[in-house]
Amino acid sequence: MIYQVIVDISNSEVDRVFDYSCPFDVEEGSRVEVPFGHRFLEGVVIGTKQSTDVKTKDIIRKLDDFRAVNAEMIALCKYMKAFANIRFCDSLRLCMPSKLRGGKVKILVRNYVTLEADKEIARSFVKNAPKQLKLLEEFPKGGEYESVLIGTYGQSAVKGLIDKGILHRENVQVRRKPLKELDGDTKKVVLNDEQQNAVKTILENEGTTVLYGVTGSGKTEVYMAVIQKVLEEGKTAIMLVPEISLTPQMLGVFRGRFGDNVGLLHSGMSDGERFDEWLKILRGDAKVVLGARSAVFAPLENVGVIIIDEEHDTSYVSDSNPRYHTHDIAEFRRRYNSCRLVLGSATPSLDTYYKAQKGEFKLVKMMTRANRRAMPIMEIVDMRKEVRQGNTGMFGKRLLAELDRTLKNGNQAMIYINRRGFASFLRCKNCGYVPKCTDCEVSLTYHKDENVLKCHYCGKKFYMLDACPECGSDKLSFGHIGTETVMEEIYKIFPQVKVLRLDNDTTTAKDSTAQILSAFAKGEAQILVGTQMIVKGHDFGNVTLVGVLDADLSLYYSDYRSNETTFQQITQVAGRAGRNDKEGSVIIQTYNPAHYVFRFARQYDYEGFFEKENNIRETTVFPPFSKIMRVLVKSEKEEKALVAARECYAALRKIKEENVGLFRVQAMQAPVKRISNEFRFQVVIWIRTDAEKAVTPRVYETAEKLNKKPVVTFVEVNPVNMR
DNA sequence: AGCACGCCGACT
DNA sequence: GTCGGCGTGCTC
Repeated sequence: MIYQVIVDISNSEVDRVFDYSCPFDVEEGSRVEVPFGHRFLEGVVIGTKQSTDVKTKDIIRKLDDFRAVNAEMIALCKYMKAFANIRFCDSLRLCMPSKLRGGKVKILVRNYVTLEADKEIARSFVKNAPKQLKLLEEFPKGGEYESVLIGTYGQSAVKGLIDKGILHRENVQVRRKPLKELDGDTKKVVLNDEQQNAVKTILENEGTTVLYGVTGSGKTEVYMAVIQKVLEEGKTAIMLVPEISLTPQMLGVFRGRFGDNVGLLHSGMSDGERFDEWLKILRGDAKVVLGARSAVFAPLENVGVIIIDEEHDTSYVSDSNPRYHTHDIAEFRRRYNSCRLVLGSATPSLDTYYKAQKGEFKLVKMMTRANRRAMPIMEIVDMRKEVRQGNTGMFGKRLLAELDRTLKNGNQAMIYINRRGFASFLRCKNCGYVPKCTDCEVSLTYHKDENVLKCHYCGKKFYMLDACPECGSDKLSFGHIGTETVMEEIYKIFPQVKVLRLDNDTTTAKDSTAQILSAFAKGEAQILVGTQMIVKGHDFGNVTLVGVLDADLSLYYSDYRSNETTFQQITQVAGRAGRNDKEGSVIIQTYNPAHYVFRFARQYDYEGFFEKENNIRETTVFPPFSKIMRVLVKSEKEEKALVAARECYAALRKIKEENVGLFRVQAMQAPVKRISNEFRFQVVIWIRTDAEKAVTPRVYETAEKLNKKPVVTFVEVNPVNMR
């Protein structure tokens, strides 16, 4: 038998099958140690065959007593290689806990002690040994870890009883259970008609279902009912949530409903816990997996449903290598298992909703909030007027008045600062004008070194403005503010109030996010100031006011999805106001109040927004009406990178001329042209969606050919946050 | 990824 | 003469 092995080296040169012989049997999917060149490596057997043309070496040994990767995962890795150009080695790494490699994590084994003999009889054997007698009297039912007994009764007492054969000691596996205190919450909710309909639709659709449910419509209850049913069918379930909303409450609810059947996979766990949870899932001891993005690779067999909650969330697209889209992996597993896939959101991504409208996905709606309460009233405040009236501060009059009222009533407020990345766009403070690319309808980015405005998609350059072309004002700004400045401003106006802030800078430590949020939930502060991070997660019953500063800021992010993400953020943050029985209000401050994003968001009109935005994408031919790919070419040697980028451009240009569906090619310096001493260029291409399957591999191939020596290339699909 | 191999310049 | 720089190629 010849074994086909992928070695654990992430390099495109060796990312292929190597044939090995072996004197003993090895199962496909096992991790093994193999001789490779002049050294020994870890690898995974991904297949077998009868013979080979090359002269083989023997596999040294099996590394684990379990099969680390199942047949589905091997198929998935092949798919990812073909369709997303992800190396076998890298996708295999995604399928197992990282510390498994190199044997850095092991099954935890401890000595467990049980009482073998009858207590009465045992007592007669213990004389003149008060410690041993005491131990015997107090011995817990079932048993106890040896280390615990030694801790209270001493080494000799325990040893003495074991030697007499009264106590029995054996090795047992200990499972490191994450957040083990969170088990309760078994309350079951009666589903309303909409929810029941959603459950029924999802279960009956052997395909992908989009669950569009307004905030507070009770999507989680629907998920739970679906999972319950799937378990009754004898199948398993994967529940994915954005990293940030994987709160202890969520886990508590799941454990409450599904008990020890729940496996948890997310980044906040220790290596040991993660390994144990993974192994529990692999061995079939957990039928429900709850986790963030990476949990889509959970080693479950016989999957009955995959649920992606808040499916529009950007955390489902990995932004570092290997770059994969969780939706694609979930879709693969749906097909492989012929099971259901649920994409749930109050603001589905354009891509998802478009597919639902076309009939590719099934659509279910839940339009009423479970508590029958209307969404809070949203007010749009025109900050240009404030500027003209001489108020150049960050708070408008309306927001200040509402803050005052909220604090006087003893309620809480949240101030959301819209700040994404390093916003270096230009905006007229007088009329709100922001310059955009004439070809792409994407906001231009200011580049200080050249003193020009640039489009990150097509590379076109525009003269820097010194006055607004719309109104002639010279009050142009690159405005962006941080949580700290906002806090200071609040203290100036309300010196007696306690304010907490939450952003990426304050939350370096792991659970300090949770700490700040729970402090706010307990009412230790009246105002919470924060960025993205306050949008999701906790429910705060006392929050009656949500203020959004610079709401239009994210519209100018140089990204074709900026309108969509702005709408999603506003809708979500608005849903934070007035959760329980208290009426809430939302104040949105913007320099661009007439923008349709605000018009639709204020009415909570997702479908209206979808129609409008979808039309724009259609006319500008951006996704979902095309697929954008970006080839990044970088090198420490500027000349080499430039040559490679030119070659890449020429090759892609040629494909364009073939008229096979690649209809636009743009080459340029990357928006950030030098990062850590590497010069960067990029080629951005647009592909017709119907030609995607044919053209995509050719783009990867083109990029891969240029990926050698001092030049590194990589490809991104529908890039966001281009740098 | 590593590391051997091999072909040129600078030097004890 | 030879030490060592790094470009090139190979690993079942």
